[in-house]
Amino acid sequence: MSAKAVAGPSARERLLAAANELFYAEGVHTVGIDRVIERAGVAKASLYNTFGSKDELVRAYLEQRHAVTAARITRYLERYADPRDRLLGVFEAQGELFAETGFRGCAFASASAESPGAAVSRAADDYRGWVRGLLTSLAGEAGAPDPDRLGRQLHMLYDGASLSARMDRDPSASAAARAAAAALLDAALAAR
Amino acid sequence: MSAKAVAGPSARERLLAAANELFYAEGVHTVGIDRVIERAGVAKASLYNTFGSKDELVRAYLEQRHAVTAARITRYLERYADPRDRLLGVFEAQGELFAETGFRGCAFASASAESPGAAVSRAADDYRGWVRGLLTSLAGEAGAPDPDRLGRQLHMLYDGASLSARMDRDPSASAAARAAAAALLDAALAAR
DNA sequence: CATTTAACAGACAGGTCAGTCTAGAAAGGG
DNA sequence: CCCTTTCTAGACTGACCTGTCTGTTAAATG
Repeated sequence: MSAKAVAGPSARERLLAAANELFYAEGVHTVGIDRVIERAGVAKASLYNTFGSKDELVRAYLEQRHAVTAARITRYLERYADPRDRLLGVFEAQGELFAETGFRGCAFASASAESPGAAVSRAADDYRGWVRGLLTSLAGEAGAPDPDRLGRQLHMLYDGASLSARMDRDPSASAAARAAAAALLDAALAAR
Repeated sequence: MSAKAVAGPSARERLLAAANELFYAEGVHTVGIDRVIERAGVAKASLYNTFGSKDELVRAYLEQRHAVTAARITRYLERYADPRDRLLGVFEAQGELFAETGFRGCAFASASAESPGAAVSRAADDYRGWVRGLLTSLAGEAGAPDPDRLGRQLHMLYDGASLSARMDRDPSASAAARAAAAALLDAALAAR
């Protein structure tokens, strides 16, 4: 046990890394268990001892993705102090994600379209709740009179930009979304 | 041949109807050929004589969906003459779709997440091009100084509303998107 | 050194899928 | 009355999938 910590990544970590690469690149339904364990260099029995089922592995993959994405956006926003900059910074952080090689859209939207089970739905709801909460609180800090309303609209822009980046193969969608977000914020502030 | 016209829907029509119901409700990857022919009341050989492969059936399903959706939105917009009303009417028409029982999000976004093949991509590109063109031309007619830019932003709202209606199970997303679209249009007109 | 634990490789079962093929039924035309 | 065409029913192949099970190996512990 203690040796595992110094002997490199554990089986669980290798499985999650392999699942992340394969599931995100090719889809949770397309990629079979055999490909995951082959890339992880792990026996099939180890996967089932660790996660119990493919559904649970998918859930763990999405949860990890949620944590990594949230940490990344939070970290990006640290560079700004002004509430308005922080709100618009969400779309800049999105642009960084879009520009990465291997970007394939929102993992939660894709996974829920591929295999709409309870496990995936719960993970997706968690992620979407976090994004919505972030945008709503930023809208409030920026002075919007109805933060829930603006947060919801910004969330739509956020999702729409992600979809456009994937389906139109256009990473600059985040810049257009950022401009639209600025216009929506200004309109909300003017109506105050 | 002539008898078929009076003897009810053809095998092709029944297959397309069954494909539309099953593929949209459960996903193109989840639903197998056997379920489609069973619902259509058609032999498997007839399907392969008519469409050649499942991929081609999926393509035909998406093309039909494109035509039906486009006709429906176009028809909805006929009630308005004012360019601004027509632009916002797109989101009202979307709201009608969201409110239907069995609404499950954008068929093209789901299909392309499920099976990202060339046939699906082409059908999705066609559909997205149509939506983008509609919103852009309506933005121009409404007086926006940069119709391409506004059309693109409205397209993101359109996609984001559809995603929210599906994943958040919230049909009222179209109303929020309509309000955001109005704000974006007003901002564009004010900057003129 | 002995024992226990965990990971390994891989065969296997049970099911589903796309697509092909055979054979029979129905129906219109000469 | 036969013939051609088209449809139907369904068996079948080969591939792939998830999940289980059987051994084997390696390492850590007492």
